[in-house]
Amino acid sequence: MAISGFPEWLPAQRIVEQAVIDRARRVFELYGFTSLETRAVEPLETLLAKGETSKEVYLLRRLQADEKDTSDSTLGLHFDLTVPFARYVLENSGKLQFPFRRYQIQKCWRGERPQEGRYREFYQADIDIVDRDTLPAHYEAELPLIIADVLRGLPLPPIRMQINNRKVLKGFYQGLGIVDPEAAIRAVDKVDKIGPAGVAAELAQVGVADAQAKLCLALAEISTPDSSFVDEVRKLGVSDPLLDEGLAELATVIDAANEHAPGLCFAELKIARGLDYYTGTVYETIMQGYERAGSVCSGGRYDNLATSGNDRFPGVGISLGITRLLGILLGRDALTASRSVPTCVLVALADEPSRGAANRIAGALRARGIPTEVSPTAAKYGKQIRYAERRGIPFVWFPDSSEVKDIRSGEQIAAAPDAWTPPDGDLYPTISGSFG
RNA sequence: GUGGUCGUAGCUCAGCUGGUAGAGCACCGGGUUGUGGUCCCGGGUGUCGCGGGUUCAAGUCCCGUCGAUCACCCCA
Repeated sequence: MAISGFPEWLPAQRIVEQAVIDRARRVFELYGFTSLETRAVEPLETLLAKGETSKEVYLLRRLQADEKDTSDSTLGLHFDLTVPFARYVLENSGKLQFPFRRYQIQKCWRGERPQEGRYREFYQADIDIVDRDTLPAHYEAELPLIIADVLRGLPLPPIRMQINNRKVLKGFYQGLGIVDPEAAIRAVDKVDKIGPAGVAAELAQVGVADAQAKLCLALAEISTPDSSFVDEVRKLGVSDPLLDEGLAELATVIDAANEHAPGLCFAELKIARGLDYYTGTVYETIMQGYERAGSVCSGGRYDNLATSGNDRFPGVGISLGITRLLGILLGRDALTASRSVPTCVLVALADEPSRGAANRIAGALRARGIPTEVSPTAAKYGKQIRYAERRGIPFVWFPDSSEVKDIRSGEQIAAAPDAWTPPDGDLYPTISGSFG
């Protein structure tokens, strides 16, 4: 019985998931990020500390706990990896070296209503860089490139990273004299869904005058592949120190991104991000052709998340929504694995007494890193081949004749267990994508 | 969490105004004491999501519930 929002994949789908996780891990480490795992639970107050009151946090409670026992009710499952990480940094700040680069690939939980690409239990692959006191801006340009590297190695639709800076929005709104910039940001963020007229209506509700709303929408419409957005913003005639700061930061990020990965990043001044701990750069990533499914990778800069007394650890992070990505693509058969098992070779069995010999062959292959299993029964060879075919196992080994057959092509050749090697692409399952 | 749509075999679906379930593909067995995919023959493999109600009778109507999905909310 399925439980809403808690997805369970089939074997072939899990192979795709693992391939994505492996790719993320490999690339993260290639960029020098160290792996970390934090506990699944945090004190509720930690989870809610940064104004995350709207988060549907799952609480942890013992079955035997009586009504009055509130000792465990203060624990909740984490809804992202950034908040636990910030806590971890504070707790271990004396033992960590800064700037600290870590990646974390773990499940997160949110008690929201599930939909395609939205789950209650899901994987996030998160990278963050934190430093003590101050954090250089170049990290904000580095992160999108790392994510792009991860995604480039996977058979995915073309991606588009949309970048903005909260200071641009906040400064612009301040400069306009808008009373509640946060509410205005939330309204403008919906422009793709409800259109300019809808946003104007929402802005009116939070006390934004028509003339101001017009400018807000004009700002939201700005979208450039380079730093030319700066001039476009200036033309709107709003001035504010925070706005200037934001524009400069965003231009730096976009220029750096263009230098290393042209065509990937766009300055998209309408995006805002919901999580309110972001203070500067914010990222959002869409897959072209799947825009409706939302962002599969987002994050941003936070300056106040890890702070305690005089200790400040500003950071920037970005998080790949693995489960969302898979939910979208697996659900449409746009991502498939070449086989549903890791097995590369099935050793056929002529009769039960020769199982020992078959096991030795399998052992010799495994010793050289070739995933191998021995046929479950000494059924007719046709059936044993079919066993392999159903699972996508590419090779069947016949001990009698000491031959190995590629059952896709039908080619069968003499082979020795301590010498034969499959082609590189066949050793492990591979994943491939198909999308319009 | 609020509201809408949907839920029949492994998959895609049919089943009219209620009369105890069907097709294609897939799958299984045989033709072929032994190397599959073609072909031929044979097989329906099902708690019609689940629970209750109305009725002589429910896949079909009503209520609830679970699940999927969409919108809101929020977001990976």
